[in-house]
Amino acid sequence: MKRIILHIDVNNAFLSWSAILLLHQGCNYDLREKYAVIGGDESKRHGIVLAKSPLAKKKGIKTAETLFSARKKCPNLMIVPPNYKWYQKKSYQLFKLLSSYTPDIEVASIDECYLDYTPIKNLYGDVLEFAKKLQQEIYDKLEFTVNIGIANNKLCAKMASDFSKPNKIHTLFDDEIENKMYPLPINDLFGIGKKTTIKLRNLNINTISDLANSDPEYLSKYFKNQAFKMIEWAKGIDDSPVISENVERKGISNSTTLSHNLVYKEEVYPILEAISDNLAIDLRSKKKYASVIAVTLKDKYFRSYSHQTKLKNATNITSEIYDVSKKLLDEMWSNEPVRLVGIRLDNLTSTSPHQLSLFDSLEKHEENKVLDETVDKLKAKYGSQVIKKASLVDNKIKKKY
DNA sequence: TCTGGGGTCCTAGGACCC
DNA sequence: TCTGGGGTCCTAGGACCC
Repeated sequence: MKRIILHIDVNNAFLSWSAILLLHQGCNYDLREKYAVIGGDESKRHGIVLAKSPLAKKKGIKTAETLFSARKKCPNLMIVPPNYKWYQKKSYQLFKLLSSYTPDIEVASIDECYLDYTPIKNLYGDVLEFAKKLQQEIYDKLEFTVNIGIANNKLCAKMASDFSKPNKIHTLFDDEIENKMYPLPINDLFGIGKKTTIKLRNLNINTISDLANSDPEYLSKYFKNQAFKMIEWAKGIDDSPVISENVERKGISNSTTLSHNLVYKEEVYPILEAISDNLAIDLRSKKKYASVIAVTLKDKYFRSYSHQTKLKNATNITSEIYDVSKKLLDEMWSNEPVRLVGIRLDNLTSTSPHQLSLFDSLEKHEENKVLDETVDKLKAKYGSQVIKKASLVDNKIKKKY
């Protein structure tokens, strides 16, 4: 039996949500009707487009391009800073509303999710009618529009919700794939990014149809195992299930682009410490432990470097994470100025099998644990500024060059 | 004042073991 | 003196997504 899957995607999420907040605050215009983008702070080198209005899109402005370049395309562009707390709130409201219809919802990101309609279609009837009602209800109650894609699997639902925007509903059932999906350019296919597009075009594979009809053996010469998957995607084949339960995070990370490049590794230490603390607090709040720690740097040419190590004992203690990060940094330090510093924690587990042989280090471990618990309690009591910690540290570092 | 931040998955190569 | 090969774990880096 064929499944029926919906993909629900908020139109211009950050921009719509900021527009709503502004209206609530008494603003006399709707950001969605202006030449406007949500963008980061350029003085902190966070200056990229996070979301754009339809008019800004018409000017050729793209998500993730620099504000510098966006402004060139549209000199009167309004640039509004993001408000992540508000976005979290709107996101939560959306998923809560959807949950009133079914628990079979997979949250894919802050502004999109999949909904398995198969088990509830006898309850709510024709899926297209259901989608229309849902779209209207979201607008009435939450004040923003969504696109809905309807298909027999997640991949096609996702492709369908992307067809034309905003406030649209599209279907891409199995028997529509050849008509609706095959003619699209190869870079429209989910999973095919910039690099792969270039390689495929070089092989004269330009449309999804071209890819769907290519010879797997031939293609695997260029893309290895990835080739077989790409061809399946192009054919609109996908049997991955809608996973509703809160999937366990595989890892967590925190990174910050510095307001100016750092030249000495001693300047990087306090940033690493702040990031370690952010991450450790996050781990502890989730009652998790990490056993892989990775430090990432980005240089002035935007090249990334990383070093990682696996711990004998998983940890969520700030000082332990910091000590390891510091070692990794020392190890990879090459006297090149860095623009970004980040830490990623992987192999998360729910238990820490602490089997230390030396009593003194075990004592040290217990000491640190007590220290962290105390700090956590204080922060819970007095409110925390932890999110901004790394950038606060960054701001304190005086510009030297 | 040109280029964020948080994720997932994959691959290649080296180490190590049997 | 020639010097296997499979399996698994680990690390570094790349591609992609929102």
